[in-house]
Amino acid sequence: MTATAPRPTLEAVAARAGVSRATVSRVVNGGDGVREPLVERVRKAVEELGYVPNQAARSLVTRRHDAIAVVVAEPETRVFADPFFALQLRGISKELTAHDNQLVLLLTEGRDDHARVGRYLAGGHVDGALVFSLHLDDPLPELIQRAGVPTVFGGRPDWSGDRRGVVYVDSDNRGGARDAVRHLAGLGRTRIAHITGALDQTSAVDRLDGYRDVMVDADPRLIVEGDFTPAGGERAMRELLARCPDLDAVFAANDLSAAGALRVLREAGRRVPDDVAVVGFDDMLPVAEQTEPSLTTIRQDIEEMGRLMARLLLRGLERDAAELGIGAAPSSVVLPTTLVRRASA
Amino acid sequence: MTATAPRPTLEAVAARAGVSRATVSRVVNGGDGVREPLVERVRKAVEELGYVPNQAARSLVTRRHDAIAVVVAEPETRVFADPFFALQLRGISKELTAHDNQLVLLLTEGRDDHARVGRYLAGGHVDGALVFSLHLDDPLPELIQRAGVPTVFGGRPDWSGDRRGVVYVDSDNRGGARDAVRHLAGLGRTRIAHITGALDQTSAVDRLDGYRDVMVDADPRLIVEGDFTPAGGERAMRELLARCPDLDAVFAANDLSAAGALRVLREAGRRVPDDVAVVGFDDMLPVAEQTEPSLTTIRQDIEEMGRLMARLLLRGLERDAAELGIGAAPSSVVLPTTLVRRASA
DNA sequence: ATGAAAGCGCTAACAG
DNA sequence: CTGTTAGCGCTTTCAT
Repeated sequence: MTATAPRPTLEAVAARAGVSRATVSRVVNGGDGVREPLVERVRKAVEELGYVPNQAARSLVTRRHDAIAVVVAEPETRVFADPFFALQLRGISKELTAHDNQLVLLLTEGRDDHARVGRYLAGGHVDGALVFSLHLDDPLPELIQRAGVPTVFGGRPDWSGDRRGVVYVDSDNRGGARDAVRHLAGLGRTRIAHITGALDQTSAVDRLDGYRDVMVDADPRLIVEGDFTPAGGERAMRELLARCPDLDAVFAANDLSAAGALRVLREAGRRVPDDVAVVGFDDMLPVAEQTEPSLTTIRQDIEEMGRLMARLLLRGLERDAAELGIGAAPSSVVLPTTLVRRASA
Repeated sequence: MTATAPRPTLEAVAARAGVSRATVSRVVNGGDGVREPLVERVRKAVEELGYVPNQAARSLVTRRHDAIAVVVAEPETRVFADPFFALQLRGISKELTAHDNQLVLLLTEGRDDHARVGRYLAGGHVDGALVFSLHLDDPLPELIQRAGVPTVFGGRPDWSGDRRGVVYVDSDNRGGARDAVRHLAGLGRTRIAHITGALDQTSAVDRLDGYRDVMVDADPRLIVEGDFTPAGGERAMRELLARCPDLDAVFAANDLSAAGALRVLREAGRRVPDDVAVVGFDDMLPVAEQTEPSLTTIRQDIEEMGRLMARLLLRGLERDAAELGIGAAPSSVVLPTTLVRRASA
């Protein structure tokens, strides 16, 4: 907790190097159009004084902040139950760092915070935003749209409003789900059940759609709603066992609910994978590797999703700056998933 | 990805309200010393124009940013394996939000990033920093000390340098470890083993010390080094079983390694808790509740740690601002832990 | 290629 | 109590 010392200004550097402020500014910003000897002198002065530009002063004139906001809505939900969030952030951080941008984190706890976030975004404190809106009825996307901040969404947002220009990055939830179910089918299973995720999130809906793509005329009783939690998985599994004692496979919407299902199956005396094969989704290591038996699941590259979101946003900002119509506005990306085979299926 | 519109300035609000910029500024910043009718007029103008202060301009003169940096060193390690990080952040975020401060997240990937972080911190972009330095030999604390930014550390930093004024928030790792071991002893166990964490982190060292506090003259073979991972836990457990087949309890430095140990015990045909009782540390829900049997462990209030760090820092900043000697500089805090009893011990 | 000068939007003395 | 004024540190025309 030490106090902070006064820092040297451009003026000071200029004086020391015997040039004008303008010249120092040029050098600091890349040094184009300044003759080598001067560049050298200025660099030296900067070094000696330990000069660091004052970002506030710079932003005031450039109207750029080299900062982007990461908005995470309602963390209580999924975000804090798994490393998802952290990995995503890591990817984002890496990309932003590579482009000298700062990451301003905005966590919201329920509706009360939306106004705050809206105000902040509208306040022009950041150049853009990366938004994770988990729930279908989330008003945040609208809010942000109105704030007029360039934005990339994490996960396909469910949006009743104008979709033009909405950019998002998502995993191929539907395709991944199809792969999971096909894998099960390939194992010779025919009574394949599905434990859904919380259906107010697009990822859960998409995974359910993927399941249906393969199980076109599945017994509707084979589908039970879960909520992405282990407890939900247990509940759903019990329900399934009661409804369809003859099931021979389960595709759970995520690893956490698969873990719950596994526990119930064991209690019920069903052997996995012999009697019932189980596939999860996410490949959340601490869970998938720890279950008994270890979990076959669908992996998504979370970190890459984060990186991509940042890349897309930054690219969009450059384009904005250049005011070019060419190079087209960035468009949404859906990342592939892969099946990771372990012991459960 | 929409473009951002030009925003109204203080000037514009002043014009609309028919007052001077200074008056508007006063109103915007609390409105002390401005007569009610004027306050009202200005508020209305602000509302109508949708005015939001330009933070850059404000910072330029006040030299405050109302932003603090959260520095997380080397995320690959522990941070991304569990919800620790996310919870900590949530606590920090809540506290900062309550005081209208922004959270700037700085993630570092190895040494190369240290210079960048040092530069940023020294650059006076934030009013203070919250730093998580996990490893004993981390040069980051030194760097930050030099940058002269008010800082609070998460977890006791191992610091060879000047300790004066170093403020940190930590869990009572040592006390928690003692509780864990005493609990085991209370169960009548006498051959209590310890799987340590990565001993380049103070938390691991402190937990080991706690174990030793109780097992004053323990068989040294009962202590095996782990690394906080499930794989490390497995390895350590195998080693322990080979060395001391007669052990009747294990205290693992965290839940993840306890999970690994549990698996090895099961493979070895040892019943838990009948043959061997097991206690973990952290109470990391997705793990502790999922193990077979569920894990008895030491809980730390992670979110509260985060909140407290932020509170301490902000308090220190206020004090700095007030330049008061009274109210003493904030000092470190060690939070209590609690034993959570489940099935494993 | 370099320098001089004019602000960016805001706060903080200082007058009145 | 309210308005006037002088910058905060930087970038950016515009001259030279």
